[in-house]
Amino acid sequence: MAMVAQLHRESSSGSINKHLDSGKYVRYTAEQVEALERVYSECPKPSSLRRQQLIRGCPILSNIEPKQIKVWFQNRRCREKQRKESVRLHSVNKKFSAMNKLLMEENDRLQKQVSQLVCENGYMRHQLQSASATTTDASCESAATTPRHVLKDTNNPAGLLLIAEETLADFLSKATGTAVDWVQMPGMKPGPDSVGIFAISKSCGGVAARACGLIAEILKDRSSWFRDCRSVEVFTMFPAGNGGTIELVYTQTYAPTTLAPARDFWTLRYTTTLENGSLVICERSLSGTGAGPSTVAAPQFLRAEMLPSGYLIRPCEGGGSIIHIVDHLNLKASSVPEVLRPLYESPNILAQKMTIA
DNA sequence: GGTTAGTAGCTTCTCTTTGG
DNA sequence: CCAAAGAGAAGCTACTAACC
Repeated sequence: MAMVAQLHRESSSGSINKHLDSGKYVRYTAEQVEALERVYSECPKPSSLRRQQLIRGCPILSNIEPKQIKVWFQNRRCREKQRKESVRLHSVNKKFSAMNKLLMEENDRLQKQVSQLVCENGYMRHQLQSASATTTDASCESAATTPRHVLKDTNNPAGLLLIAEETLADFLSKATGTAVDWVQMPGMKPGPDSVGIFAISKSCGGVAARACGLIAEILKDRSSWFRDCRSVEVFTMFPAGNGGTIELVYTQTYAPTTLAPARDFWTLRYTTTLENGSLVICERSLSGTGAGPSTVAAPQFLRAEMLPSGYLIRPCEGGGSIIHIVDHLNLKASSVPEVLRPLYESPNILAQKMTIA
């Protein structure tokens, strides 16, 4: 091996390799490689004739066997192919690395978001638990002195719970034990998603459970509950001349998290009652946010002001339930199912708002 | 169909370089 | 100094195309 290395050093210094036969392994000199590279750059696949011409025409290659020349070109093509593949893979690798970096960043961002939401959730649970305990104690000690409207603060989970409990108790006291078919409200579109649909469960045995579940669901999923809340105020109203009325309605939605007013719009609403008792409501939305009279700040939207009798709960196809909240819509008590008359006879009547839990 | 030359792909062997 | 890795020359096998 030492001898071969010495031979290589000799040939590297410029002398012609005269000892091909004395060692199996040889290294071609820089000059030889340069000559071969020149030919390769012009023709990577020289014919047998071209290779023979190369040996004859280039003295520094004359001591190399034709077979060796052939092998050199063969290996040279193989090396180039490997280098190109290596470059290609390197490029692909760079692209994937960049993509991976982006995905890692996105993952990191989402992880932080999850952590924040978990933290918020824990905080709200804690608030809810502590507020419930406070409410329970307070209701025993100071129910006579604390006004109900203070306890029923919708911004307070305890107040929300109180509203839900009252709603449930009131609803069950009126609905339990009565079996009626699902009834569609006159003048309203059918279907579980239609605002204003008025119905009550036929299978009363499960009403309590479903109602309890729904209220729990509302309390649990407070943000989505609030997201669907909106304040509706009749800004002005005048008679339409045929017994109906035209109202200018101001609607304001609320940001689920902050409960700050998020979006407002104006609507013209025409309402009339036909002779057969059907209620006709036509609405026309005015152009977007800020249209209509100079925008006025809506009064704070307090669901606590809605009386318990204003809630109606029913299960929804495919799971969940629908809750209807009472609004001011007076109908003749005789035109509604008997089970619901107590609700209708209340000054606070029927469904303008719903949410699905 | 058999022979020959050439090629691709893979492996082996040897030398050189590099890092501890 | 030495082991490991890299680079290059050569060997081997399978396959294809041209030729007789």
